[in-house]
This record gives sequence, structure tokens and C-alpha cells, in this order.
Amino acid sequence: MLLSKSCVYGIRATLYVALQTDNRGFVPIRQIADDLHISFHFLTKILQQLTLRDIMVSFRGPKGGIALARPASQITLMELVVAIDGAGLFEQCVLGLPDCGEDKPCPLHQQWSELRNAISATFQYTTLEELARTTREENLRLTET
Amino acid sequence: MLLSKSCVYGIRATLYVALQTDNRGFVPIRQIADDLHISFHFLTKILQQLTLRDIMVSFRGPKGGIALARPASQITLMELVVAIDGAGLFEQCVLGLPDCGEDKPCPLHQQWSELRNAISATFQYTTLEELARTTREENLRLTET
DNA sequence: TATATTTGAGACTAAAGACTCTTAAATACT
DNA sequence: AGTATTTAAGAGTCTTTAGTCTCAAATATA
Repeated sequence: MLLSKSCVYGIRATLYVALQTDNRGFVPIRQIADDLHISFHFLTKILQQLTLRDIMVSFRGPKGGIALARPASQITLMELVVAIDGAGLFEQCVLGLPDCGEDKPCPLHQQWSELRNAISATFQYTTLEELARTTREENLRLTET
Repeated sequence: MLLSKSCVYGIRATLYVALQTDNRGFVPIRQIADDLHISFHFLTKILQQLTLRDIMVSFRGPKGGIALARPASQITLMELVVAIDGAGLFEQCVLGLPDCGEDKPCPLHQQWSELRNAISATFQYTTLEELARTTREENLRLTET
């Protein structure tokens, strides 16, 4: 699969937070987990990776939860993916060969590097704000059903 | 990762076979495994999946081995990937949501479906023959070193 | 201060992916 | 016929990913 499950959960949860209109406060992880049908403890761990990377901030205790560390317009999809899955998708050789590049390419390098650039560009260009906006405007789903 | 290790091994091994100039005979899996530094038994299993799908043919006994079931020009990268990893990469929602499509899209559908189409097109368009040709012409590698 | 609520940290379990090993079946060669 | 060679099949192991559970730390509120 392109993205790990952790990464998908992280993206969905972050988008969920970005969608909260009453952005005064922190969203409890329990609420996110319940609404998105994700294991609470598992999601907690994933979101910790995002707070460690200063993509989100957390707050303990009653009225606690997590929130975006920055405006949604300044958080890119790529940042989320890199924080959870690492930069492999955007950098690595599709055949996993080390030092694959222009000077030492693998047989698939030409084809894959173009696709990889396209993926990188889209993930870098797409912000949480844009995702939240279309999700709200078109009333899109974040869950299975 | 985009492709599983099995899939990468399968692609490299198939390309190795396509590169054999003396195409009269079957290439022993042992030879492929040794040359490409892949576990012999593991590779055997992977190649079995390709013979099951009529992408390759096998032959037991001395002088045995495997060979392409068709001309390299008629074997696409997509076929190899689908045979080993399934069609998920070319069909599935990037967030793993069921029934994600034009009428029931996920928040990332627009972005991902374009990329997915580009990936599909490239993998469908790229044949073993083309890979073998550039590999031969530019003397490209199939191993780590 | 006591209590309920919420994240943090770490150990633990389950499932999937990535190998490993052994034995059987087919085939060529002497 | 007998033997060596090679793929087929399947059980078994190791590693990574995914998910669960328990307890500690922080914080709001009564």
C-alpha cells in the first residue's frame, strides 16, 4: 500500500481536527477515535508523533485534547506523511536500489522519478486547509460509511 | 513502500530473464537468485505466482528453469505488479475508504485519482521489452552495487 | 484537597510480510 | 534403471506493522 495505516489514520484525524469550526479549543482524542472508528490508544500514539514534530499540540486533563500547532494553511500533506511514514515515498528508488539517481539509475528510474515528482508536488502543494475546505463544501466523508 | 519486496524481486528477476540473449532456453532460478542476491527459495515462490498467471513458464529437471511465457513486448509492468501485489495500487482509495469514487469521494480523491491514473498509465505502458532495451543500451544495474 | 478527565509512556499481543528449510515430483543423462 | 538436477509445495521462523492494555502524569473543577 502507498501509505501505512498509521499514516492514513493520522491524516484522517488531523483533517478531522481541522474541520472543527469552534477552533477555540482542543479536540479530545477519544472523540476523534470514536467518530472515525479508530482504536483510541493506537490513535494516541500516532498523534504523539505529530506533536513531537510540532504539527500538533496537545493538552492534558479535562478540556484537554489536541489541536493544530499552526494554521491549516501551513500544514501540508507531505509533512504529515513524512512525519509518520518517513520520506521514502518521495525519495526512494522504486526497486529499493541504493544510490539510484541520474548518475546511477535503475532500469525504472526514468519512469518512476517522473511519477515520484508528480506525487511529491501534489503532496507538497496540498494543504490541510484546502482539504478541509473541499471536505466542508462538498460535505465529504472521513469514515467508511 | 509502493511495492512489496516480493514484487520488486519479481520485477528484477523477470527483467533478468528478459535480458538473457540466448533465449533458446530456461534460466535456472538458482542462477537468478545468485546473481541478483535474492534468497533462492523465496524467489522460487514469487516466480511461481508468475507462472500461475501465465506470465512465465517453468520446466523441472536438469536444463530446467523459467522463461517468459510471451515476448517481452507483451508483458507490462502492471501485469507483474498486479500478479504479485494485486491491483490495489491502481484502484484503491489512498485513504482506504470503501467505494471511494466520483460519486462518493474521499477528501483526497481528486488529488489521488489523478496521480493514480498517471501511475497506472506508466505501468501499463511500460513493457519488459522497453525496460530490457534501455537496461542493455545504458548498461544499467539490477543489483545493489 | 479530592476527584474525574485526558494525554504520555511502555509493555504486551496479534497479524502480516519476509524469509528459511525440508521433502516431493519431474526431467535429463549415464 | 539409477542418479543428479531443478521446480513445486508446504510447514516453520523471524521481523515489522498493527493494535491492546495498564499505569503514570497533568489539569480542571467541585
